[in-house]
Amino acid sequence: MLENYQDYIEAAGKTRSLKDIHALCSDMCNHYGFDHFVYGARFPTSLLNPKIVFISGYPTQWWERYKSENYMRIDPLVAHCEHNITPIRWDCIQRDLLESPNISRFMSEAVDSGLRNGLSIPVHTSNGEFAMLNFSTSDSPEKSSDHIIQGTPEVYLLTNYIHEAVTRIVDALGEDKPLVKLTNRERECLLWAADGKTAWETAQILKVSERTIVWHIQNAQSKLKTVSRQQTVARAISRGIISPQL
Amino acid sequence: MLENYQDYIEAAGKTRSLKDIHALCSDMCNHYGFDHFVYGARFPTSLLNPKIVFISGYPTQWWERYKSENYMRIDPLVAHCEHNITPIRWDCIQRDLLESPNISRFMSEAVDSGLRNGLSIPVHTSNGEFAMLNFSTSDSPEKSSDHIIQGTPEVYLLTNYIHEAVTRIVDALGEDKPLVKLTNRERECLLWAADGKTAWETAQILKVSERTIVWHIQNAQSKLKTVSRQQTVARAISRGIISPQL
DNA sequence: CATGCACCTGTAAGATCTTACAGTTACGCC
DNA sequence: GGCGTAACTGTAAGATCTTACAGGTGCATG
Repeated sequence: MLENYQDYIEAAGKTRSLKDIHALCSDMCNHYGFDHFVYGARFPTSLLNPKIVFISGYPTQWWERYKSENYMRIDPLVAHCEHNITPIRWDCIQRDLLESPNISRFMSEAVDSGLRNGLSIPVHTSNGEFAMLNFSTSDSPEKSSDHIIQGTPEVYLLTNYIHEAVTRIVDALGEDKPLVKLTNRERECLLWAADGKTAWETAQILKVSERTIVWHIQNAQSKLKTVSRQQTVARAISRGIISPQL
Repeated sequence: MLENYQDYIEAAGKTRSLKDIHALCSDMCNHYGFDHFVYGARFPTSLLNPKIVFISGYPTQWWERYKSENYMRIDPLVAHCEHNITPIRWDCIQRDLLESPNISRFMSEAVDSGLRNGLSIPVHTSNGEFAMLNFSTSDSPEKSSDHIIQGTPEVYLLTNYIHEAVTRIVDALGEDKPLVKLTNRERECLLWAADGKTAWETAQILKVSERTIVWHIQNAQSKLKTVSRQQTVARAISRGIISPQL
């Protein structure tokens, strides 16, 4: 077991496979006094079919049930993490959410599987990736809260390093498909298009012919494998290829 | 000065103005052994004219110079934070960056203004907001590094709570312009459009007439105050109104 | 100096989007 | 029952995008 949080950061930098990540999370789990963990990430390869990666250190039975029942869609922790940047301790979930029969059933099933309390940590990146890391304990909230509170800052920071490592590994794995690289002009044209300019207007702005604008956008389109300008703009934004100007 | 990180979280939740945030950051600055701070946030109201908010606790002279020279565009800390999720200690900046004459001039000017070392922390949210919080010290890297390392986890966590508070405050201030709310159908149509479907194709998918799809997207367009479908899709994505499906 | 790359330009037919016109149905709420 | 809202539908002219054709310039790199 590693000593302090810097050791974990260093270890995260050295991971080379998702298996390494699993081992690292298990280690963290022990170090910070949790029983189980599960990590999930969503990469915005496309809006409708994003790439999903899970690394589970949950009890197999519960995790299988979670997946097969699609509990992701009702899990209040997922809902929190999807729209927030702050961590959430499980015993802090809004009471009103628990009044929904679906959700309270889900939560009591989790308790039955030995997940009584825990900590969920969201990650959001500049290029639209979303990830969350959950740590759970079988201790009661009364018994575990203080302990969780104490470890939260380090666990929160480390979660971000872990996601960074996962991104690096996933990118390396998927190097069969070369990563898309747009030229300056292509990005520039897309930026204006995303701002509502027609090809003719963008041509005036950049002082070139309309045909050239069309040509650049088409190149971007074929690089991004999209079929319309709308999808091209959408994909460029959701992958962080074009983003707000400073 | 507050005692521990939870007090700061609680205090962040109680802030009601940017002035409160300034006071809170100043307090944190002392508590974690820094001299100055500056916070900046970019809200994706539009790609080309995003809303920018600064809260400066930097020496006035340096901050004025920073703004008037547009140092934001060359600041390697900004560059790091824009594309990363992990904090960065100033003495850890890549050597090769410092070989650029612009950047090394910038860094030495900062040192002359009493900013010798520091910590920069990025924030990225699910709806495309970007923020960063810098803390600086006039101590040399040798003298300050250990101290910074020790405080990083808490400062990192608190930065996210501070950004959350700023968002809340900014939203409340700008309540003159009502927030945009799309209907389910409108989001659904935009999602398919962003996935490259034409109005006719989306009509087949949703089993309604093509005219209805056009109508929904037009409504979304007028709500978002956009002038083309490309811009509508762009704005919906960059504001997080439509996002990848779980 | 050949090769690749970024950048640039023109024409034209057909598909798609944009905007204008003018409506109907269903539902919840006061 | 009146009111607001979401959802739905049709036609048509003109603007814009998409795709196909066929080309030229300048610069860096090996």
